[in-house]
Amino acid sequence: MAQDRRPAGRSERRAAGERKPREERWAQLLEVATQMFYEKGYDGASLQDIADRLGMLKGSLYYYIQSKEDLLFEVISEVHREGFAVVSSAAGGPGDPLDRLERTIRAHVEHACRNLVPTAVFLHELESLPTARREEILGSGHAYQGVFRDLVAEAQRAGLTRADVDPRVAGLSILGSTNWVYRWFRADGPSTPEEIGAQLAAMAVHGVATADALAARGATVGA
Amino acid sequence: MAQDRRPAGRSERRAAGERKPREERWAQLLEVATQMFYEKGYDGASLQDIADRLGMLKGSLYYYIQSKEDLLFEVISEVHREGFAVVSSAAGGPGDPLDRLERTIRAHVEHACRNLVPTAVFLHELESLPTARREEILGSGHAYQGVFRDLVAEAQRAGLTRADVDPRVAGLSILGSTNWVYRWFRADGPSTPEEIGAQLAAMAVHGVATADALAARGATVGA
DNA sequence: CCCCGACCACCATACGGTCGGTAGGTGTCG
DNA sequence: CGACACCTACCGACCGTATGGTGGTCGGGG
Repeated sequence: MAQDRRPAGRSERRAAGERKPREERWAQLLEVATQMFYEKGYDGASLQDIADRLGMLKGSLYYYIQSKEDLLFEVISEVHREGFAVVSSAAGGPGDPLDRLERTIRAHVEHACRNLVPTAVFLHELESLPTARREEILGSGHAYQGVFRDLVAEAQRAGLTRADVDPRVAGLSILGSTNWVYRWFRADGPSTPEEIGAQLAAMAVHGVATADALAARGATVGA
Repeated sequence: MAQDRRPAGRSERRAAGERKPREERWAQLLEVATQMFYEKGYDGASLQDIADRLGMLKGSLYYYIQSKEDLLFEVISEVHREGFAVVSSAAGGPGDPLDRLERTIRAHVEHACRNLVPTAVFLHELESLPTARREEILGSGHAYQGVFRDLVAEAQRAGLTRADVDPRVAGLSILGSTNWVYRWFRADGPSTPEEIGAQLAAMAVHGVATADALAARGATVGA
């Protein structure tokens, strides 16, 4: 390849003391890879880029990974596990279905805002994985989507939502509005994650609930 | 390159009569490119792939285009123009702000469902364009987002929405739920584009409107 | 003294892009 | 009416470069 090295000089030996224990390096690698995939996309980010950022040579990466695809899998897998844990824990708590729906949306949005980069990589590059590994992550049930759909369905069985609401479409609508956040949220923007989460949750709840149900929870939720 | 040709044999002359006039070929090229970008992404789809599908050699593509990026630009530009026309036309018609919001969402969703592939390419690959050309398409005002935000804002000025609704966030929420559709809509699925459009529109309107405004339009909109 | 963590040289491949050519149709002019 | 020029649409060989991936090597800390 003749150009396996970093752009410029550096002909002297790598500075001593940069050797790090495996675990630490591995975490660093995941972090750097996530960032690179975010900036350039999976195809656009080369192992060279990642190695450069880590201060290693490209070949050395293969001490930690088997292939580039494995790296993506690892990154995405971790993001999904975390996010799903947050969401399903919020959905499982106490309260009536509308309360839980509201809380779950807030949790999801806040988590996405605070983990913008990994979230973006997850939503963008999931499809860069071959189908098999993709479904290994999602679980064949498309779990994320199921959480919201099930909450709406449960609310509907309790008579808390309008009759013409389709829980499946409603769930996907909520997922869409919350998963869109990573595209426009800026930490230095006019709204905090909490505010955005509260707004989106309120819109979703009002979007599906009956007038009665809304009136009943009027004491808890403003206006 | 030595391997510029299609995978297998085909050593005989190209079947006669495949020559097409410029305009027709250009349309075909845009269509094939859109499809390939959809299937493999911009980076993943090679000019070789596109040429193969057209029954040409890669080099011949340069009779029609200047660069691969130009091709993407053309594709995305066309999609955006169409979609934006649909949406802003719906938003501009008669009716009170909530009516127009509802109609606009329906139009947007139905258009997206009926143009799944181009829509997906637009939403996925917009960021594969360099910033300059991206903004040339979007117009620096992020027009799409503005349409929904403005409709909500107008409704709010007319006292039709809850006071705590932030038009900016509401607009982005609507954009998110509608732009998510391309990820799950299937023509052979359980819902038609019209049904989905109506559902999402109803959720959005209920999501922002006051109880009074909803009661007032009860005659027009079910439940 | 061993083996961890990394170096370095090296493939094969595939890509975007360039360029000189050429077959066939069309127009033109004697 | 025929021959000659010219344009359109495409061919096919080629270039430079970057990429993912491999394998052999080696210093130094436990």
